[in-house]
Amino acid sequence: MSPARTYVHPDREDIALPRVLFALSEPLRLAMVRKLADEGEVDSVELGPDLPRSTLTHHTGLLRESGVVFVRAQGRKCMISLRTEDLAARFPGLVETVLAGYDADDAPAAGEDAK
Amino acid sequence: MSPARTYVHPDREDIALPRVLFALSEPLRLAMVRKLADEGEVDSVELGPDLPRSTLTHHTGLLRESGVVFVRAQGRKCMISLRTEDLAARFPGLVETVLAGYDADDAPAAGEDAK
DNA sequence: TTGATCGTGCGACTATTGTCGAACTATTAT
DNA sequence: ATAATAGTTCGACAATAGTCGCACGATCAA
Repeated sequence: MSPARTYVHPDREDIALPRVLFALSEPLRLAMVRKLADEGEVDSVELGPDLPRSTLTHHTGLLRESGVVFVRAQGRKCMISLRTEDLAARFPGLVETVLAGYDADDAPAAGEDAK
Repeated sequence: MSPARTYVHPDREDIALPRVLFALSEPLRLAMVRKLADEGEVDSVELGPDLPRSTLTHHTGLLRESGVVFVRAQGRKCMISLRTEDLAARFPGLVETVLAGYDADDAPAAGEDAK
């Protein structure tokens, strides 16, 4: 058999806060993480159906290298999942808090000035 | 009298999550926010005593424009404070969670492999 | 008023980032 | 084997970010 595609991931202890925050500071990537938190492991293409493949690879690679997601090859596709446990161990509550803020960001806070 | 220095700050509702995360993703700025959380309002120079002034202005300006800090002129100095209430209203727990992770990041978790 | 001090704005430079097409490799189906 | 498909890598490009010297305006002390 041929060497299947492999992916390098940082160890849990090596996940660094600034890099994680940077990864989450990009609207596209933040939306990806939102989807991953909602749906668990998904096919990479679901994270950006309209994006050029090379752009998608770029963002998933950045999320992987910063320790936010885990990537595994599945046939010719690749599956992406949040490193929920590692992130919770290292920065408890961070992802939850950020995603809560993400919702607040474009959810007009029902009954405030909602249209 | 002359027009005292004024600073533009985004309204609370206009504070955007990605910008906040980006502001916090820079180690220097993260350290600044850490100090602000600990000490309240401080003289800007305390946030980076060794930095060139123009570099310091750059970072405080970015923190201000992203809605993380409030800046006011005090004589010829300028005082910086965290916009704690605004941030808590918009992204509850975010700053606390991030700073908790910041501590975990360079505090070797006493008794682990601490030298 | 004069001079010292502090922050700001500008400009230059370098490094990083995001976007994307094109060529390449791996995997699957026929 | 051959063709089709999915992801990766590379290179180019524009945009953005970080650093810092320098000149300028504001502020305060004498």
